[in-house]
Amino acid sequence: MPTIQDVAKLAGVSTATVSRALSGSRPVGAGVKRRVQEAAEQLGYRHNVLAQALRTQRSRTIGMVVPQISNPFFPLLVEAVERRLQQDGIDLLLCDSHYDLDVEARRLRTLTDRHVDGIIISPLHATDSAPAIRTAAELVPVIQIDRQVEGLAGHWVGVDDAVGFSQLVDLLVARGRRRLVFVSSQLDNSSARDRAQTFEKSLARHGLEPAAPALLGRFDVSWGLEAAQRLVDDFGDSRTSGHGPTGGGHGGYGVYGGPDGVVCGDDLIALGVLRGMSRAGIAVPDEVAVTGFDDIAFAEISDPPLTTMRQQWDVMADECARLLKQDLTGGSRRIAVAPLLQLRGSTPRIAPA
Amino acid sequence: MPTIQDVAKLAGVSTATVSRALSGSRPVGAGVKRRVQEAAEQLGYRHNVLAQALRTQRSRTIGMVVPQISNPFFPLLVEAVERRLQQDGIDLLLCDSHYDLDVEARRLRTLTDRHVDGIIISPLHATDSAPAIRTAAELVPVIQIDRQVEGLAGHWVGVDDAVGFSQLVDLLVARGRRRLVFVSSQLDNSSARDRAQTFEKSLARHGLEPAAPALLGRFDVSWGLEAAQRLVDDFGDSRTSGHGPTGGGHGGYGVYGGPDGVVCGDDLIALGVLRGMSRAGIAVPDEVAVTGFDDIAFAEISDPPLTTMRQQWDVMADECARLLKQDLTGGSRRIAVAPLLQLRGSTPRIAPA
DNA sequence: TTGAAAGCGCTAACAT
DNA sequence: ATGTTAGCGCTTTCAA
Repeated sequence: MPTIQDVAKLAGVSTATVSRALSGSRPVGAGVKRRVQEAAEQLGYRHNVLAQALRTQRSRTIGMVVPQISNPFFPLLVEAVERRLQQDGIDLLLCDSHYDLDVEARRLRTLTDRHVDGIIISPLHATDSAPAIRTAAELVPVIQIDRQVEGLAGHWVGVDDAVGFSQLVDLLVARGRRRLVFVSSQLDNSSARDRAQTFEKSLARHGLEPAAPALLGRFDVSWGLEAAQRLVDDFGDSRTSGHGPTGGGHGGYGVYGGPDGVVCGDDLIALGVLRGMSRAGIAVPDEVAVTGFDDIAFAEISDPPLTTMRQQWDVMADECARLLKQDLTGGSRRIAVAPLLQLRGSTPRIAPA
Repeated sequence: MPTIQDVAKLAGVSTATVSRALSGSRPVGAGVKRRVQEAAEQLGYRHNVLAQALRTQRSRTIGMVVPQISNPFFPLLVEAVERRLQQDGIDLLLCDSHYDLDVEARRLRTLTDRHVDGIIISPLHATDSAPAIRTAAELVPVIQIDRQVEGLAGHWVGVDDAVGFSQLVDLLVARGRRRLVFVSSQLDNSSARDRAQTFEKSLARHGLEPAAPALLGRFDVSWGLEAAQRLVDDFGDSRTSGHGPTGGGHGGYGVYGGPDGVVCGDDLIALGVLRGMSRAGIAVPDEVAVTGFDDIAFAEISDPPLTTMRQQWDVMADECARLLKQDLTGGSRRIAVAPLLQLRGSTPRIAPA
């Protein structure tokens, strides 16, 4: 591997000049510049990023920590961020915390050890993630994305849950639904908390109360399935007896007296609920409407397709990149991006007469 | 940030001794070792990975390039690899080539520029990805994963397509299906090519021919939807008229004379096909059986659930890690991991009488 | 077993 | 505008 020395020798200049000519950090004679470039070209010179990083204390790398990359929500985020950073010639060190606080803390350490220029993290816990993040934030700019920890004067970019969930509740109410229930993950992360709050507040605006206590489990499909089953069981629907793995048939419309609208904390849960209802033979949206959140790819092809809020990943990625380029000392930026309603078949089409 | 010098001073030894004591690269006096460790602890000393990398020419980082992280197949791979590398204290630089050859080549360059210790790549094109990979492979060990380029004496870890698809074909034939068709992506990548070949060979083993020419588009849901529509249209089914967005109802069983088994190149396509068939009112698996490949999370909750082949991500990740630790000079390792059949509702349950 | 010192490849003062 | 030189923080000969 040729070094800057080799280029300098071949071009007949000093290494400093080569550095300047190649990086453009200082003006350099036009002829010299060309000679240097030719020499570099000829030798197949490639910049040693490691040496540069050691010297400048900037690694042109940012670290990203997500709770679980195989949750289809996060790849959408990661993809948008990666694409955006690439535009600035910055690489992405991806870390998966596997929903484990220790792992999360360790990953933050390795990122700061590597002198990344910034960290984008979706903290897995609303309070317990705080210490590790605080420590990291003392060394390098940290942007929280999507989720955030409480009581930390940090920076955050995410979706506007308040806008999102009040729109969904308003929609269901406008379409005549009055018995709404909220199904989400445990309230151990900020997203779940914000969403649960907004749900209740929005209902209150309409003078309504939840039809049942919120069902809180995990952000995944199987929890949605289970929650649907519970709803059906709790409300003593006669059709629940036949919920075999092949689906419980469309026959025999008994009395379903449960909630007529299920607002889910994310699309994974909603897709599970949809499937659970279909297995129990309960018609969506006629008997029960279902809404999701995020608009992952599969929301479009469920049966019926899922009404949900689309997150604007690109906008969030832009905001993260912008923040990381700024001087972030002092204060804490909080950027909430409004999601967009995707009206599909899992909610009733028109208002009742 | 304290450096090794600070630790040396506090412990009253030389930097060399600190280095040895902390890394264990050479024996060090027991008492000295303890003193050094205490000093490091006390100062909150953290290793500067950049400096170490510059000196040792090893970065404890490996790069991974995938065609598109938002395709739910790849996160499963990335997650397994990331988890495995973490065990060895190695970090993952993730790159998304966005199905663009130029981007892929550029990403490979930045990875080699960063002196990663190895690269794991799923090449997006069966032939055109070769030059960039060859260049990278001259500088650093490269393992191809899942997909591979042709005519390159490189290393590869992936799924055993031959085993997988012949098992699927055998299954369908055993269940009485004779009119099979293959739906996949364009044959520009190795996976699609291998799978198409195996499909035809397996049919031939049973003395059969494809019921129709293979439908080749993209590895995504919308292509599956479109392919299903084409199959229905081409075979003049009377029910195709009513395929509105809300699903085409289960009424009116006309004559469906099309293929009775659709073997799909991956789960995304299969889920699209499933949905397309349901919209057209064609019963799965009674009228047409559908199989997928990969076993992504959503395969379990489609309606009906998808019969598919489960990939053993962890095994593949292990193999990659193992290969990267070996001396790979000379020869080319090719490791095919057999997938596991997941029998679900999209294929008929029992053999015909 | 330990220390002194060179140097990985680069950039940024500080000269000229 | 260009060159000289001193490191960034670490590891590793080489010598003791």
